[in-house]
Amino acid sequence: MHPVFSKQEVPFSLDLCLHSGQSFAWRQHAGFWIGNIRQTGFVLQQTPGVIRYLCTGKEEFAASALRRYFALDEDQAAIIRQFPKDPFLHDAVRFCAGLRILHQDPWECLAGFILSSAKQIVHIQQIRRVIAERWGRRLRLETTWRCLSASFDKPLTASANLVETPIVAFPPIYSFPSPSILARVKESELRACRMGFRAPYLRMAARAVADGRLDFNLLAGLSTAEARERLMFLKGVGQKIADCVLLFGLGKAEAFPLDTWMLKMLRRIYFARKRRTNLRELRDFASNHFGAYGGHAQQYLFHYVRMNPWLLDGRSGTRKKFDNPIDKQGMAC
DNA sequence: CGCCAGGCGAACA
DNA sequence: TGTTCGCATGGC
Repeated sequence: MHPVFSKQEVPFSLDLCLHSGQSFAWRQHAGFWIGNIRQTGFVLQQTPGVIRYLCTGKEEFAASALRRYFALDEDQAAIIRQFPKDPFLHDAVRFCAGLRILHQDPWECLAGFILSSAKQIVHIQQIRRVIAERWGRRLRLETTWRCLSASFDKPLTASANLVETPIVAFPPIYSFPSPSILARVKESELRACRMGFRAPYLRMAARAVADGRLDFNLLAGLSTAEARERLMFLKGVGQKIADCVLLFGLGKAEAFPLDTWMLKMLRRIYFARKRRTNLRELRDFASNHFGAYGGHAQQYLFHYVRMNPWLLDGRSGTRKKFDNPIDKQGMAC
């Protein structure tokens, strides 16, 4: 059985959301998360019951951007109830209580995951930051701290001056450049950002989006399979990257990105008896077993095994229990 | 130094 | 249809 959370009890964890490899736009600085959501820059900190933040621009706009980006108004408990009854997934959900699938900008998401192939997450973040600093827009923060309740069923009660204001200097924040801007950048200039063989892929993707050959609004209305097929027309975008864009950028909850971690996990935990398994078999299993919210399940599993890599050491998955280290900071929604 | 990193595409059997 | 290898770069 899965942990049963009532709608009000499902925790939310900023750290888990931003630390689980979904977005490469955020970094930690002096205990704060710094990054952007589209053209709005943010400094974020979670305290019990609320997210407090600095932002650029209008407070109402920023608050609703946060609620959307972090899926604060969605019923995560209902999603978890749709998961298959599976002991390993159960442990992952317990370990990652407070994790959510972010609603990212599709273009930023596509660009980020094109950069991700055969790279470690820290390095992807570094490359992304160089691109943003070079071709993005400087986003200047307002100086007033805002406060956002993460409760369900409450109106947007964002209010200023409710919390004492920390005096910290933050590094500058830049937006990620639009497709039309990156489409005009020369490949050699992209390579200068140390992205290597990914440079032509990123440039071609930018051109496709800028030209309207790839239209995210159109994709969002297609079935997952059709949208995936169109994304995979792009050079440098295979099924894994396409699934990341479908899941993190286009709200396709069934998309299940099969990366090296997930492949190893499926072989070691779910196919422990079989000596050989081919890719096709693993793909079919993942989409059938994890179901309509497979992408959410995948994100719990991904973070769980990445934080506990020894789980995948043995030939078969030995059942272990964990205490969720963030339980105490997690706030009820 | 060697090995690997939230892969992909081309070249093979 | 199903594997193997090169690709840039940095961290360990």
